[in-house]
Amino acid sequence: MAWKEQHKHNTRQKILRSAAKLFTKQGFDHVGINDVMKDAGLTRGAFYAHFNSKSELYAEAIIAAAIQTGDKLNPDNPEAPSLDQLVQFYLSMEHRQGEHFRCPLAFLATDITQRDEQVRDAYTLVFKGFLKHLTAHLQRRNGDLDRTRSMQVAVMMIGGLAISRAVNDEELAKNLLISCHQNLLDH
Amino acid sequence: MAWKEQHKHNTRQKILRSAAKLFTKQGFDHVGINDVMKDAGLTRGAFYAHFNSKSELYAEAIIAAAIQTGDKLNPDNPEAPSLDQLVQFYLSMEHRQGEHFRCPLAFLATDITQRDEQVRDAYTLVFKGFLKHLTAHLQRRNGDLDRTRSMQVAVMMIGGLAISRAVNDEELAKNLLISCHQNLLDH
DNA sequence: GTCTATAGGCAGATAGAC
DNA sequence: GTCTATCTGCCTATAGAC
Repeated sequence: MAWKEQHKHNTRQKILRSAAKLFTKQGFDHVGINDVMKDAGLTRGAFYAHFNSKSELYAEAIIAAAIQTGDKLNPDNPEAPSLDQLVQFYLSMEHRQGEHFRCPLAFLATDITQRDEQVRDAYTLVFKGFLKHLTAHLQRRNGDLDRTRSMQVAVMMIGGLAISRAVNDEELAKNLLISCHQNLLDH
Repeated sequence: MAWKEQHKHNTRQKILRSAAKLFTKQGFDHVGINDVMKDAGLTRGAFYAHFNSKSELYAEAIIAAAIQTGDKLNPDNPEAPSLDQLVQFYLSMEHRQGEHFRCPLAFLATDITQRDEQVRDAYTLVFKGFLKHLTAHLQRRNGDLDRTRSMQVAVMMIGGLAISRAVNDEELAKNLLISCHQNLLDH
């Protein structure tokens, strides 16, 4: 019966991939369970064989979205880009558009504040991982300074992208991303 | 018939105040027209005598929320606090809690990306006003440098507050706000 | 585990009385 | 302008056949 469990696991992963994609694109309230299941090639009824609620799915999807791209941040990964390369992509108009990649920390920042404990826990976990990776990239001063600096860098990246996505003015959005990038280069 | 128009104007303003309060607190999707009208002391049916749609109300409410506190940012206002005082409150745990004051730029940042043109236009307008006020507060270098710096300051304030609100860890939230504040003091 | 069907509720917008 | 009543559509979650 091992193949059956494998099949269930695969289906579950497929649902999570669809959920991560749709939630980061449209936010929690504009995505129905129907949408997620349809994207995964299934129907509504099958959903509750894998998850207990839409909220539980959201919490797991945030982690899944982070994992899909977490390796890019991990400095232990030999293929990981440098911090400069990472920032360059993170604060790009391509990332703002969000066609191929959407960091859940920036795309869902204020969406999270309206959700229940388990969802906020998942977001917090991902953010702490982000900070840890940034600190490892810095590691040049003492621990406290690195921690403070990594928080400032995180805010400049996540906040800069989030606000550039909110404004309805391409030129302003571009200048915002450039200004944030410049701030990080200056240090 | 002037008093009638006055009455309609007053009612409209009351609806806008309630909308600004509820939308910044709970976001667009979790606030019904019923909730807004009840808070304003009216019933659903009366809503469409004042606004054409919920979305139109949202756009105007964002402006209203900004105006309610915009004077604090205006350097021409003799009662306006200094930039340091402004930052100190903006990046405070009290603002994060949002009991008395909620800056729509931070509280609704990613909420906006899911809305229609008129809502995003309103947000963009408010953000540009914020930048303008910050630039006036700085005005010490040449124009381009001030503009770049004001964008960085705006991202550090708005982004820092938004992320501190998203994380489910009071200690981390506090450290985030302090780190952002520190960054602004260092310049 | 996955399907179809449906329960049960909520929300935006409209109609018509006053 | 404001009210009550209602149309219409959408959603999460569950029940039961296969």
